[in-house]
Amino acid sequence: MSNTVTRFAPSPTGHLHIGGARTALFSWLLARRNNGKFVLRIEDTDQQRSTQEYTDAILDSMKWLGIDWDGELMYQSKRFDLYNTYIDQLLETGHAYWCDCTTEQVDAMREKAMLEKRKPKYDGSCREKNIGPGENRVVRFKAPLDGHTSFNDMIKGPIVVENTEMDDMILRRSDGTPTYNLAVVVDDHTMGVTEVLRGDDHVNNTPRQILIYKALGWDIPRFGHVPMILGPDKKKLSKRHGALSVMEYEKMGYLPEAVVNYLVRLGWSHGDQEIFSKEELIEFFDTEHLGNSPSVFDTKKLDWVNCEYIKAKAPAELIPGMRNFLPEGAEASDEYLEKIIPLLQPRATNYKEMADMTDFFLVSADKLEYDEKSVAKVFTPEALDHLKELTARIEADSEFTHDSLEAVHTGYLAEKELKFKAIGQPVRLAICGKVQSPGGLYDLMLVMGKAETLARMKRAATLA
RNA sequence: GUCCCCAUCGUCUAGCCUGGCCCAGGACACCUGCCUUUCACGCAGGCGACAGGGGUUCAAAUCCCCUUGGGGACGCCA
Repeated sequence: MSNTVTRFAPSPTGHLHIGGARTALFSWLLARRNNGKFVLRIEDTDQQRSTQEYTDAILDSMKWLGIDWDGELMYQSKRFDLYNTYIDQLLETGHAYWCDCTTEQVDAMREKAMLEKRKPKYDGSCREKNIGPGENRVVRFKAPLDGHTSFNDMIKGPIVVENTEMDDMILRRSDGTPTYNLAVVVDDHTMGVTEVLRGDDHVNNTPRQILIYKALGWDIPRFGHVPMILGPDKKKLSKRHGALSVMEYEKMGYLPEAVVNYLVRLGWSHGDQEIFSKEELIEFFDTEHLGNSPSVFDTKKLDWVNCEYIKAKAPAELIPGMRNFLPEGAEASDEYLEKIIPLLQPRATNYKEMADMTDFFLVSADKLEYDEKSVAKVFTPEALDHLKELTARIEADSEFTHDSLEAVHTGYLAEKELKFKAIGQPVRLAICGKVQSPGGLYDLMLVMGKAETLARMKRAATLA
């Protein structure tokens, strides 16, 4: 076990979205790759917006993706005492001060700054007031007024920010609760986090947090900021672009491995390789090959990756996933599904499609629905004659194998001097109820079995 | 507005750090053909990019500068 410790720190104010899932994946991979620890922390200091339901949903999504974490799940809401200890320490060492400015006053300062074409900041008017605690007062960090703060981003390289760009951020709200920046620093330090991998939207927070680390006299971890995921219009991915949460992809019938593969490959590369097993991901992952520009989420490619996984799986492995999408009360034994699935694998994009393509297999001959238009068009008198004759010959075929069925059909065709076209559609329609279905004719028959095949063909003959 | 970040095919990307092997490679998508009993799979091929402009250099996708474009952040949210 190395000393690498990474973390993922979602705030339970919504479902786990694909952007968050990807950063979680990167952090997890970095830890696993280095034989280190990956810890999970729930950032619920905003007690108004955080809910246990979302925490549970996030955890479910993590588990679905196969991202496991080490040690106890941590809740920031249970550590307020700890945060307050350090805020007090900052107060005592002169790195923080009490402030009684009202929200209105601060807003006015910001507006004024904007008008003067400066960055909107708190102007530090309470810095030297030396007021103590009191009703409606907050604790602010006393940021340095000169110099600069820099760090070497694992993804973006060196980043330097002038200290004058940062204002005196609030550490403790007037209701006594700690704010994000303070809590994050205390947590990452006390949890022994060595590399912080997080979303790009936190780059601006990093110098502020570094300032807190320094004020507390703590070692500073390495930081890496993962670029955003964009929608097709190159805007930050949002609900109007469609599915956002990991859960939705589960509901659409994607395989978790495929989602993981696609997400990791979005923004990270290992030469030309596209498909990675979990083991390969862990073996190859590195921060050097994380891209530093935002990437557009491409559903088409996700679909392709998902197809690759479906094709690569043993049929039996797909049964449980597919069952979730089978209609209520559908009767299908594992044995039957295992025979059907190979026909679906080269054709289906996801579990849902697999289930949809299976419909005609799961009803008995007398309940099979026939597509009316196709019946009218395909079941001509000649076609029905062929069907009846074929039915008799199949019935007489004691072998009922792919080869024997082929012999039956081609033999009949040769006798009558017909092309396959003459029987292709009629037979398919007879046994599937539609002219388009997955699988070759003989494969279809073999999957259904002789009795069912004959029953369907006989019923079809009575239709027109 | 201010600050930070980013910029290779439509999209994901390799290459960039350690210039020449790159008139730029792979994948998705798209198009064409082959295979074929539907639909697919598969196979073969095609289309298609170094944002623009200056430098540095014998040589630049690779290094430097500017412009343009895009994104993010500026909260008693995280």
